[in-house]
Amino acid sequence: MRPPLKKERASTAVAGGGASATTQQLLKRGPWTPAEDTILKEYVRKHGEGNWNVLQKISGLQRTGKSCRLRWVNNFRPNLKKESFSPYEEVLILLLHDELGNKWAQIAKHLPGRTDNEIKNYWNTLINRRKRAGLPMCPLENQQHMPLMSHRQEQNAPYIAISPPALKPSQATLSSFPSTMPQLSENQGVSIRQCPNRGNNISFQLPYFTYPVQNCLGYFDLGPPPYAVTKELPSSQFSSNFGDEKMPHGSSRLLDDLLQVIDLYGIEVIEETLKADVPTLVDMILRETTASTSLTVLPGWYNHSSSVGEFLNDPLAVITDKEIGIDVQQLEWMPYMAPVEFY
DNA sequence: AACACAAGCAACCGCATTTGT
DNA sequence: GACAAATGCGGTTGCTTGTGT
Repeated sequence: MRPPLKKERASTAVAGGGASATTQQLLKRGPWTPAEDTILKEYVRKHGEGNWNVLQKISGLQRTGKSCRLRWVNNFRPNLKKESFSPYEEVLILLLHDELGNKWAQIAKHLPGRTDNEIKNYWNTLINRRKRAGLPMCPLENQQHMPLMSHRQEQNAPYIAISPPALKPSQATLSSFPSTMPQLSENQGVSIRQCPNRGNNISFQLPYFTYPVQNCLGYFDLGPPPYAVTKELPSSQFSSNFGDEKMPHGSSRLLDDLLQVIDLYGIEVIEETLKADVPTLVDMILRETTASTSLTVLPGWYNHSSSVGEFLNDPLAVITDKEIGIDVQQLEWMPYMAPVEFY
């Protein structure tokens, strides 16, 4: 049996959010009924989103326009994800919050299918959990905090290192399209180590993925991974404004941010906050972003394989996208393509 | 089984911003 | 430009559900 409502949630309400106070009516509050949902969905199907106050007038639905909009946005908007947050999304929320603060709507733009409300709820739950555990209120708080972007400008960017050397891409051979989905290799984990000749920057030894890759010649096999690569994260070279909707929060940027917060707060703080060790976090990011991204090998890769090979065999070499013969979008994926094992 | 508490979540409120007249 | 209405956002509330005793 439902407990009595403490508040008069099912009583009168003034049409809020700028609606006329003179049009005070009997409007329903509280949980929506299936019948109300049907009316709402039917309205949107016929008239599209927006004009929420009109909905109330023409359908007779006794809800404020604001309430209708909220119900639609949080429950019926197309492509909404219903499942709980993935570990990847949890990491993303933490990093985005560190960058943006309580800008839930902006954070939600980086998580397709998620609403600002559920992200906010998730965050508040996280905070409450920490409060109960006697930990700092904000996961990345209690440290000398500065925004990541300004922090980034004051330091050398972290580097990703992939090792050891192996075959050159020129040894690639054509093969048929594999039926398997990308998978993380079993025989090489992720580890953290100091990057040689890079001061105090942290670097990761990345796992590699098996993934079908296609170029203009068809699907092909680059041979066993990985190559020796020590290079700057592409996101450091081509970082975008975080709030720019047009730029997705790619794995390179995400890894970059993870490195930054580790650098700022220490590995222990990050691992405690996310209840996962850093190698696992990197694993999550790579799995998620690699699996959700169409990796296509660019003609430039194949045609410039000799220069790529020279670069890959020289861990101290600094190479630009121009030298390597690929465009920026391709370079964005280079570190993750390099250790890929192709069928 | 009954109760208490915690956790998750949906929905509301107030304010800010945008849009229309 | 001024005003009102509509929309969007973030903080908060309180209901529902799950779990432990």
